[in-house]
Amino acid sequence: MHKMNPMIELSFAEENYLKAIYHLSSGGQNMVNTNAIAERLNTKPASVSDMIRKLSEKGVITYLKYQGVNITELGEKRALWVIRKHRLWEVFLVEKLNFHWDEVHEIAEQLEHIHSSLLISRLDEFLKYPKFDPHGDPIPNEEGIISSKPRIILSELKKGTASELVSMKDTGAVFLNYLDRIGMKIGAKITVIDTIEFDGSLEIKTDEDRVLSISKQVADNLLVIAK
Amino acid sequence: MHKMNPMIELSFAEENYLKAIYHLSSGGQNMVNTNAIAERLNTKPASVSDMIRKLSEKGVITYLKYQGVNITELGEKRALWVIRKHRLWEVFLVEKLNFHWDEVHEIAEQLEHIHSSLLISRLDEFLKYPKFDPHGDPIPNEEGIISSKPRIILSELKKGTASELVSMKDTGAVFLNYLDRIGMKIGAKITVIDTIEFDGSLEIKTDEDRVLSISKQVADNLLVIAK
DNA sequence: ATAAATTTTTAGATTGGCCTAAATTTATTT
DNA sequence: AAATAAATTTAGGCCAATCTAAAAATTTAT
Ligand SMILES: [Mn+2]
Ligand SMILES: [Mn+2]
Ligand SMILES: [Mn+2]
Ligand SMILES: [Mn+2]
Repeated sequence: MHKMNPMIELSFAEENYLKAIYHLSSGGQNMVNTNAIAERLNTKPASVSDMIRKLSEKGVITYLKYQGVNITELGEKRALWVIRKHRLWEVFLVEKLNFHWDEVHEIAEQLEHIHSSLLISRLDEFLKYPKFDPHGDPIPNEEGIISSKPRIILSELKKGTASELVSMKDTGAVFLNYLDRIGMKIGAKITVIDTIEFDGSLEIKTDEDRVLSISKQVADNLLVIAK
Repeated sequence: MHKMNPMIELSFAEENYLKAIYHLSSGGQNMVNTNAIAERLNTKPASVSDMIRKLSEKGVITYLKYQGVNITELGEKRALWVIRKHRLWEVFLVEKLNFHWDEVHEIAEQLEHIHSSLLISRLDEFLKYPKFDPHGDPIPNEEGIISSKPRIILSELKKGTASELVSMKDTGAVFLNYLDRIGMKIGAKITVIDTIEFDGSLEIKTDEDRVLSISKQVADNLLVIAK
């Protein structure tokens, strides 16, 4: 059955602030400062000050003047709801409409604000309940719970441990093209064979026991889940 | 290949006004008056006066004070583009996400404002280039051309002419439930056998030579295309 | 043709979301 | 512990989209 969702009214702008604050606080852990929010949203610190006053009145964040912002339970729930919608739409665009993973973000930024929880549960069903979006980021469930193992950057993976590629930090076209070229894609199995002291580059073994060498810079942008 | 679409910037509100004006003018034919727009959009005439000034400055409508509004070529094109998006999304919701036709309008009202012509051409392809939306309304093509035969109300169909049910005027749940009950749905073949003078009711023959009688009120709400 | 009713526009206010410039608070140097 | 720098808030303003109340134009009725 479908769940009633007595959501607080938030504008597009407010939802975007909340999402930015959620991400900047690494999921509600650290405090977030005004300038960081302004930079992330391409606005001015003065606008942020205005908005965080409003958001704290609505109970989705708390803040002490000059001390920074913390997201509340309610706010985190809402941020995760928006993130869920964003990522499900991204899956739809890639899986059903044949978009490439580097083309979907802007459209998902719009679609994430469509209001209808029934729509999203139907979309989730249609997509067969995906756990990750096309960039490897986990999709929160209806309760806003992310039930996937933590992702780590490949350069921090212990030598010899098998892992699966789930996400990239750099999602620019240049990097993604390079990955395409070396045949590296989401879901690839990766084991680190050796680490080269000199430049931090890695020797890795991938899917069909293919061995290749990647630079530290590349390894720093690949997110894996240890198996 | 994908077509460049150098669209004028319009807000959600402006797009909704334009769509209302298009519909109220029956596709750009008659002039539209301020009060009608206000009523349709649940706003006040004063707000409409403001907005039509702005829209005429943007070149999507023309108007003379106190005389009413006419939509321009540019405005009609844009209205049809929004209508195209609305109806394609409605098809998606019904065909792919298993919504019922009477549940999709509100969601499509939101989705119709998503900006991306690539998204819409991909969606169109995914849906196999549908010609009608779930309510039987025709879907304009990328150029804004509606290439389907005119729809007429069943009570105006000549006796003996075969037709196909393509749309309902009343899309309320009560009426749609009634149609479900008498087994009448989009695509049904209908021929008028006889018209009863007394109350305007019709004897009609439907798909498998089933004969039934419907009131004038029902016939006035069924839109058909003569074959 | 005047009066009355209706429609439409203008005037003035409000709210949301943004801005710049200036003031204030906190953090970092010296 | 001052002085300086950086971050943050406040003050004041702008634009979009709405509203109510009042004025003006048009239409309809007498
Ligand atoms: Mn994204
Ligand atoms: Mn993503
Ligand atoms: Mn609709
Ligand atoms: Mn429709």
